[in-house]
Amino acid sequence: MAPKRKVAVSKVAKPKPNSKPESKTKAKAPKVAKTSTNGKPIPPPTSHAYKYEGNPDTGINYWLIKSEPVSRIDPKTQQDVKFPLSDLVGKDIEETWDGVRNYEARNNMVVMSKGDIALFYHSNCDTPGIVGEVEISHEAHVDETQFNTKHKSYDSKSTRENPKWWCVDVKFRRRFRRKLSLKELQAKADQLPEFLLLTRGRLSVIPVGYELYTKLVEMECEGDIQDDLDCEIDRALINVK
DNA sequence: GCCAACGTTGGC
DNA sequence: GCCAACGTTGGC
Repeated sequence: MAPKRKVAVSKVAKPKPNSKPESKTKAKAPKVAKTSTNGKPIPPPTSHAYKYEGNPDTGINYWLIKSEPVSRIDPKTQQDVKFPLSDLVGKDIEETWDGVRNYEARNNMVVMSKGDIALFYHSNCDTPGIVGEVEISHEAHVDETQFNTKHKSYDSKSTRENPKWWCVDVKFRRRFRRKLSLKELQAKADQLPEFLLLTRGRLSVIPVGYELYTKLVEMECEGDIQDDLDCEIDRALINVK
């Protein structure tokens, strides 16, 4: 396979922690959503994901995304937000990861490539932790929910010509042998440098370097196979097909 | 259910 | 551009 482009945008200055993507520190970056020659809006540029290097041999970049595996009714929409990893299993489903309304998380999605891998994290449950992996099956495209007045993620300030929000599609890749709980990850934090899950608790789309990813998979393989991952997923789905 | 952390909004 | 008020996330 030909090496894919690196996530790194080498000349991009390190953004301030709270900086918006439109920050003036990135003089060369394209402005948000100018319309390209083919009429499609261009996604905004991005994030400090450049710090996190992918696999140098395959060009694959690694990420972590969060989802809630337990039923919770969103008070605004009365909709259940529940989305366990098991919802992606077995039907060759692609799920559009839309509704993300945080600039840094969006910026991370914008630099994802098809074929990248994202760890799947269960949050807001008894034992939060990493339970599996999904693959990015479609690179960033405009998040339609921002135009839907009935959707909880509707954004009145966004326009078709100048969309603010972008999303990727994901599909199931594998379940972990066991859950890597947040507690365990915190306890082993010294082995997991630069892991934003531990330092930026509220960021829902997180870049993960290849080295870090490798360490996490090593940790996963240390323990026995576990059934309780906050959802039912067949043990046979541990390995990549 | 509580609340700390932190991102966003809007008045000035 | 500052910063107080507000809203949301997510661990506990």
